[in-house]
Amino acid sequence: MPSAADNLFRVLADPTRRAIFERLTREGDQTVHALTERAGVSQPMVSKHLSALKRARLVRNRRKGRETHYHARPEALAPLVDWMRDYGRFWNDRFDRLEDLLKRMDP
Amino acid sequence: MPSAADNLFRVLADPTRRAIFERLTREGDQTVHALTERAGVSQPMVSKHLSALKRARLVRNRRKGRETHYHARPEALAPLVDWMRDYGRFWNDRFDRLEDLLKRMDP
DNA sequence: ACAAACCATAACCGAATGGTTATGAATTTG
DNA sequence: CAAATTCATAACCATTCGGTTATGGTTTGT
Repeated sequence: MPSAADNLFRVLADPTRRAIFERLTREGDQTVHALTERAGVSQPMVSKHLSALKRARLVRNRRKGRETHYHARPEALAPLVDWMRDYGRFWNDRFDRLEDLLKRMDP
Repeated sequence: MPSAADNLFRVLADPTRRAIFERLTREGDQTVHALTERAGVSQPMVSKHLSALKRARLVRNRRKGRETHYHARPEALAPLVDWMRDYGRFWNDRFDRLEDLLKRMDP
């Protein structure tokens, strides 16, 4: 029973792949071509990384003619946020206070 | 220039290794022997995983006679928390509201 | 129609990585 | 002292994984 966080940690572990996701998150929709220009790796490798991100639901694509546009789906990070809450709360007072506040204002 | 989150993502990507960290976080101090009993892998492998966690500052150890006690250092997760804030805020209203509240009450 | 652009897939390669067993060092215990 | 316990390290193996080049399928442009 692989936890939901498993795939996310694994997929985001690679710097190149994570950089692609970060860029899609910050800059929005991008074609494979545009991503390749600044990825530092070949176009096939960019496609592979995008496939991995797609399997983890971290990105989505729509084809537009001959080009494929990818965009980030940061909601897919939810399991990681949960994990951070579970294991971050053991030390971070800020986290604790946030959790309390959250419960009080959003029951 | 590898980001601070790089090592953490990489180290936590392996399920066995992450499980060890989770257990140390939830259950506190543990010897290698105790960890091995429920790790599902051999004792040398547990030691290796602990070494990796130690390099990432996620655990610390103190020797007590012939046994080595390890304990979690969840503060080392801080760079991951920051990363989640940077890329989680793009979707999670709860996160945004919490961040705002935090700033207002903790200037 | 033809050439060029965009992308995905296949085939392949070397390095990194998770796993094992074997061994040795240090400490307790009988 | 001898035997057993605890742990780390070494040597080794199989697999995974990030990377490449080569290729082919669509779609656009001339």
